[in-house]
Amino acid sequence: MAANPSKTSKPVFAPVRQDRNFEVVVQRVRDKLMDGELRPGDKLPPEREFAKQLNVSRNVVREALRILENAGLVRTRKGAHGGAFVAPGGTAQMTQVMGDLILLNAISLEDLFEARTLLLEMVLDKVGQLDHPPDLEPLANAVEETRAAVMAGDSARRVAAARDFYHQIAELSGNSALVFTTNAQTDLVQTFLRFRISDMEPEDLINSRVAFLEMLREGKFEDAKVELRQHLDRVHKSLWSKKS
Amino acid sequence: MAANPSKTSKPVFAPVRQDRNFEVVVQRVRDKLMDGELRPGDKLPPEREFAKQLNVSRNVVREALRILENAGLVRTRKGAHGGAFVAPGGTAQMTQVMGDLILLNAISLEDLFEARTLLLEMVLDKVGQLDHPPDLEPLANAVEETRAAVMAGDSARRVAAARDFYHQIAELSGNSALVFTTNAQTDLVQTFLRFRISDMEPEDLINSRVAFLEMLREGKFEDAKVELRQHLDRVHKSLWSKKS
DNA sequence: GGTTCAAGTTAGGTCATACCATTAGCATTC
DNA sequence: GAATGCTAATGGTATGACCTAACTTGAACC
Repeated sequence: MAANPSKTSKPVFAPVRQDRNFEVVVQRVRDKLMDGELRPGDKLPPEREFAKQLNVSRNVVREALRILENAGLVRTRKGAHGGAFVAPGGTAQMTQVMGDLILLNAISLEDLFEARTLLLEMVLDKVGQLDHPPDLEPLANAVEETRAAVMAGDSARRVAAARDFYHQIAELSGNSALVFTTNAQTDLVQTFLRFRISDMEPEDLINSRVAFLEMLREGKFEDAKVELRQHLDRVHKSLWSKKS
Repeated sequence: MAANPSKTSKPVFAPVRQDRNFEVVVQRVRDKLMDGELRPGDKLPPEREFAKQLNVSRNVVREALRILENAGLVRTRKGAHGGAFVAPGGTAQMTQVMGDLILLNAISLEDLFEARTLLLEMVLDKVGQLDHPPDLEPLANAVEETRAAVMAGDSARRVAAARDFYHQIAELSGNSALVFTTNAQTDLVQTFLRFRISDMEPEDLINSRVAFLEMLREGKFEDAKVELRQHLDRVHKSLWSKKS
């Protein structure tokens, strides 16, 4: 294996280097993020200068930037005042990761749908246990937006409103981890449903939304859960007939 | 918006190109995955040949591979018969994404801990509603492993056993989406707790595990939930004293 | 004949350099 | 003074060379 005169001796010297250079660069940036030395909005050095500082080639810096960019940690802009900037966190990455797991058949669509329903129901449970009544204003706005989108016959707007609707439900939990997770799930479901949107009668949709909201207003969280589950089951089922 | 030679004409020509080349390459691979033309285990062409096929430079191919690799879709090996292979899905990416969201202060540790507790409780709720009793064998094995690790004084082994314990709880749900999510959460919590592992008396740990398991065996899911929550609260709290 | 070792081959990893493309700001021009 | 064009900064792409790790092969040796 290595310099190894005696038969059974193990390598005395650790490998000089095992990580690839761009991985080291990525880790350096992550470290600065963890130390708080880099914060969202901050700018990394230009690629050429960064390469000089780190004593690596520009290629290495760029491959590291691709990783950081794909991880959602930085975003890059071209041109004069361009560069790589530390990004605020978003849902995109989690959506992509879960989507990739579906691509790789590590997660089935059924499980995704079920998990989403369960999480949203869980949020309602949690909201029902709060001592103070939740602020339903954003949710009401989302319902109004849905109604407006339906009236306007604008399906893209309707999808966006639906996304906001479920987002606002998650927000009721006050837990950002749950918000990110459910948002990612909603994005994925909408992606898979994009091809057969208007399977549901617009009237049924609005009725469901309004009824759900009213139940929340009256504190009938169990009823709301049932209404939500029935609606989600219908939505999810609409994909089933088409699939396979 | 089309051919419009009048005075106020808007751009008649669509942009030649907007996506960066490596993004196109990434999308090509993703497409082949979605079509099922590429499956886990398959090998992509060597970088040089791939570049020729796509008529781009090797740099572009490499940056695309970095993205795919970071996304967990491929893994690369050096040497003869090396290359980029389509990877099976794993937990690592989701863990990284959630960790990055914490790095960026988009998610607080408190929310992560709470979400984890809620998800695990939800799993128990779901298990309690099954018509057939769950298979508790893997869970029992994890508890045994924890006991063995504690007896051996091997804290690394103990951490691994704890990970498996929570993993097996999630498995009881039979939902892979929940399994991936909770696994990622567990990995993160363990990362943040790594520095202060033995805050809990080993005996208390074992007792909690055994009691929990016994409650499940007897079908007392509500009691099990309480036991689990109390345990998790203790664990999470142990990080609190140190933090900030 | 089988073991060992060394050269060859493959393919990823790195470097260096040149040039293209885009953006912002400044200068020029009418 | 507003449209136009130049310039510098900075990311994006293309080449080509060389290094390094891992597998293959075959020859030398026991």
